[in-house]
Amino acid sequence: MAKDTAARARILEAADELFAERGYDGVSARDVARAAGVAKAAVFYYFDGKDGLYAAVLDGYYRAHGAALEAALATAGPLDERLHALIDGYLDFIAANARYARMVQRQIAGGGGDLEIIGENLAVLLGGIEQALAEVTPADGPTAARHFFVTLSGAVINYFTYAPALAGVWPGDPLDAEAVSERRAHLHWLVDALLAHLEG
Amino acid sequence: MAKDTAARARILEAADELFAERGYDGVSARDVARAAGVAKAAVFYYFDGKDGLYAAVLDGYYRAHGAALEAALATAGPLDERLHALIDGYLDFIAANARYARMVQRQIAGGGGDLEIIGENLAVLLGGIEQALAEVTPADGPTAARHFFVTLSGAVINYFTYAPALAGVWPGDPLDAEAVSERRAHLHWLVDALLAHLEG
DNA sequence: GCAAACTTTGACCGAGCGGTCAAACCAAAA
DNA sequence: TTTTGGTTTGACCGCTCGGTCAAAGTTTGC
Repeated sequence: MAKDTAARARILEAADELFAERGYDGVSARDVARAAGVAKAAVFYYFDGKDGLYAAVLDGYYRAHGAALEAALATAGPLDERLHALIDGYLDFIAANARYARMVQRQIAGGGGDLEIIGENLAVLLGGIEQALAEVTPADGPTAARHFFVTLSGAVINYFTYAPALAGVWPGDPLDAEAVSERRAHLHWLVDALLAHLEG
Repeated sequence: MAKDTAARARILEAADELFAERGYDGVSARDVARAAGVAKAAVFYYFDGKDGLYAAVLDGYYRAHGAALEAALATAGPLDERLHALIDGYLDFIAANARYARMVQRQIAGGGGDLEIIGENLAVLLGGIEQALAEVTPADGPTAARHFFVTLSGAVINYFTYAPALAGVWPGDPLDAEAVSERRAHLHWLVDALLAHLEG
């Protein structure tokens, strides 16, 4: 069972692209095999069925996301800079992995069984924000850190998931570098506004 | 073609519940027929195939959402109150139509063709916020109204779509009345923080 | 050079899918 | 009573799905 042939990698890459584009149900094992240039049976040889293949793709993203987050959390400095770094880490990761936002959002909205792995992932992010905000927010109530977590992560990821639907009303392409940079500025402004109001 | 028999309504209700729970691909015409207590052919007699049925369910929600939004936009008074009313309208609507958040989020993340109807819907919401914020935000840049639209609507809807995944780390059920009320307070606090920073 | 282990394949399977259709059903008009 | 028009149904069609399997091809160790 030497599972690291080039074929396996090609299958995984093809599955990544197709699943991100059309979703779990929109892709058949035949589609993946065709895109990867192998026979359909090879998909089942290297992965534990279509489910296993999908899980492998998701796992790759969650791993990468976790690493990006860890790097962002390692930042030192004053609170606002640490929060900016956290936001930037998330934003850059999603911008660099355009498929990720759609995949994870679909996964969350889908509610399909695999909620635990998502829960773990969210828990890490939440832990990061809670740790960063501990000095300025109460443990409970409307300004508890967990509310800021939902608000801020939504502010980051929704920009990317809404982008295709916003194409008509947004000036220019919401996903080009300039627009993303403007979004980053908005998020930094947002963090500053929240911190100011927390202290005031 | 008297299309308003009770059978039609039962089919639509069953489809609503099933689609919200399992998504478009997770539901077959047979499932809907069984749940509605009719023969499968009746589904095709009353609706234009599975696509038409799904579109009819979505359309009902978008109509209801539009009405709720219009009511909220009719509020008069100072800016902060109008924004609170806008937030409350969205929040109450989603809380009262628990299935809606998941459906629309799935629809947006799915990217399946029907982006136009979503785009229209978002455009109305965006118009509402732009109109409300026109006096305090510039036409462009990181504090343009459209950025607040993405941020605020994400802050509202993501709370509900994340809820199932957050069950483990959230104290209590994020969807019970008390928790939703706390979320409402957070959103009002958020609006106040943004307005304060915009003026400061 | 040969055999053992790994890899790749095309043919095949049962099941479920969306959709169609002609026939049966049933109320009300004639 | 008969006819008529909307309603409801079960049987059926072609197709694609996820998954399996034995055989053929290919590498590797001796």
